[in-house]
Amino acid sequence: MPETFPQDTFPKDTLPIHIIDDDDAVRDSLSFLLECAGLKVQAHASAGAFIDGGVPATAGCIITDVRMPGLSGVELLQYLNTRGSKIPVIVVTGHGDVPLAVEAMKLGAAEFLEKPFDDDALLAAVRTCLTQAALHHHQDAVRSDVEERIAGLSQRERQVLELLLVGHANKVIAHDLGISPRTVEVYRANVMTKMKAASLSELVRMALLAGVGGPVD
Amino acid sequence: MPETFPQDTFPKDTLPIHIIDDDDAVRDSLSFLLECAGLKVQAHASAGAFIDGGVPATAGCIITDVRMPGLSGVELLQYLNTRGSKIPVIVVTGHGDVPLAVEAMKLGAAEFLEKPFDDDALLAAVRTCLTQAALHHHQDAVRSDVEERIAGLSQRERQVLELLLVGHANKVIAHDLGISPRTVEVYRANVMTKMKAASLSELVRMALLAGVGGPVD
DNA sequence: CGCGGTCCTTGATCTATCTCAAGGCCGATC
DNA sequence: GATCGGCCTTGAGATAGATCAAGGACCGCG
Repeated sequence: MPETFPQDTFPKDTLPIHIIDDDDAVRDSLSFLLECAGLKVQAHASAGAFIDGGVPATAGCIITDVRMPGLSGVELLQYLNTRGSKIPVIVVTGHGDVPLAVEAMKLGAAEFLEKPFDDDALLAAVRTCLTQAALHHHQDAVRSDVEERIAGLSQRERQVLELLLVGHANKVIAHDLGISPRTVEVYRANVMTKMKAASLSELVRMALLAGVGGPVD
Repeated sequence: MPETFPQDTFPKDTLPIHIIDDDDAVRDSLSFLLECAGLKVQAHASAGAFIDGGVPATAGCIITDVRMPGLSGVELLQYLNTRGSKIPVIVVTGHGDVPLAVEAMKLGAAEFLEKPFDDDALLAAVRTCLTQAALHHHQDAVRSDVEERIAGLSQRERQVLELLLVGHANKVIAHDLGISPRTVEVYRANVMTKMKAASLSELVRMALLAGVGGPVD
C-alpha cells in the first residue's frame, strides 16, 4: 500500500525532473540550473530514450523541447495522454509560433516557453508543476491503491460490488445472481473487508474514484 | 427538474453563441458566418455588455477578441473562471504572440486563433465547443438540480445527510446530534425522499456530484 | 385567539442487514 | 493420494434500519 503524505510534508524535492532535449548544451545548462535550485534531475537525449526507461508513475515534471529527432515534444504529449499520465509537462522551443503553442497547451502542457527564456520563469513554472504533481501524486496513489483492492476481489465479490453500487438491496442482488440472500451478505462483508471500507458511503466514494459504476448520469 | 437529453438528441443549435468584439464589422461578419451555418448568435460590443446581460448558465460558446476597451478577453476568461463558468471560450486576436496565447489557454480557453483566421477553422472550433458545451450542460443541469434538492432540506436533514455521507450509522448520528436513533431514521427517510434517491449509493453519488462531503482523501 | 403549516421528536413493528459457525468444491502443493 | 487453502454456498440468531402512525413546539395569518 502506497504511503500517503499530507500535502505539506510531501517530499517534492525527491521527485525527479526529466529534461528531454537533443542538444547537449541545453541539457547541461538546464540540469545545472535546476540542480542549483536543489532539485533532482534526469536528462534524456530524446523522447524515445525517456519512454524506453518506462514512463515513471511518479515524477515531478517533464521539460521537453519541441523540435527533436524522433518523437517531437507534441508527439510526446500525445503519447503521455494516451498513457493517461498526468505528469506536468513544460514545453520549451526555439522556433515557436502561436498555433504550435496552442496545440501544445490543448494537449495539456503546463507551460510553453520560448527560448531564450528567463531562468526565473522556468524555475517558477517548475515549482508550480511540482506542487501540482504532489497533489496529483497523492490522488493517483489513492486511486491505484483502490484499483489494487478491486483487483484482489473474487469474481462473485466484484459482481456483488457492482450491484451494490447500482443501489440494489441484498435480496435483489441474490435474485439477480440466483443465490441465497445470505450468501450475498458474505460477499458484501468480504468486499467491505478487502476494500477496507468502513461504510457503504466510503465504498461508493472509493469506487467512483476508481471509475467503477459511473456517476449519476 | 431540468430535462435530460441523450447526447445526440441535444438541441445544440438552440444554444446561442456569444460574439464579443468592439469592431462592428467583425461582429457582423462573424454573425453572418455562423448564422449561415444555422447557428444562433448573440453579439455584444464589449465584455462588460455581455456580463451585464447576466452570464447565461447555458450557452453554446463565447467568441471573444483580446484587445478591447474595458475588460480584455483575458480578463473575461478570469472573470468566467471566478464565476465557475464552464462555457467554452474561443479567443481571436489580431495581434497575438505566444505568451498571450499561452496565458489564454492556461485560463481555460478552448481555442486561440489569430486573425485573419480561416472560416472553416473557426466553424470547426465552434462545433467542437458546442459538443463540449452539450456535455457540460447536461452535467450542470444534473448538479444544479441536486443542489436545489439539498437546499430544500431542513437543517436537521442536512446534518443527518452529512453524517450519513461520513459513513456513520444511525445510532452514531443520533448520539452526535443528541437525539433518538428513531428520530434520525425519520430525517434519513426524508432525505432519501427529498433527494429522490432510491438508495444510499445513489445518495452518495449525488452528494459527490454536488461537491458535498468530499472525496476519499 | 384559533388555524394551517413546517419542523422536530418519538414508540411499536416489520424487514433488511451483519455476526457467528460450518459444509462442499476445486486446484495447488507435498 | 492426501492435505492445504481459497472460493462459493448456506442456516440461525443478534443488530440495525425502514415503515406505519402520531404528538408537541413554533410561526405567520385571518
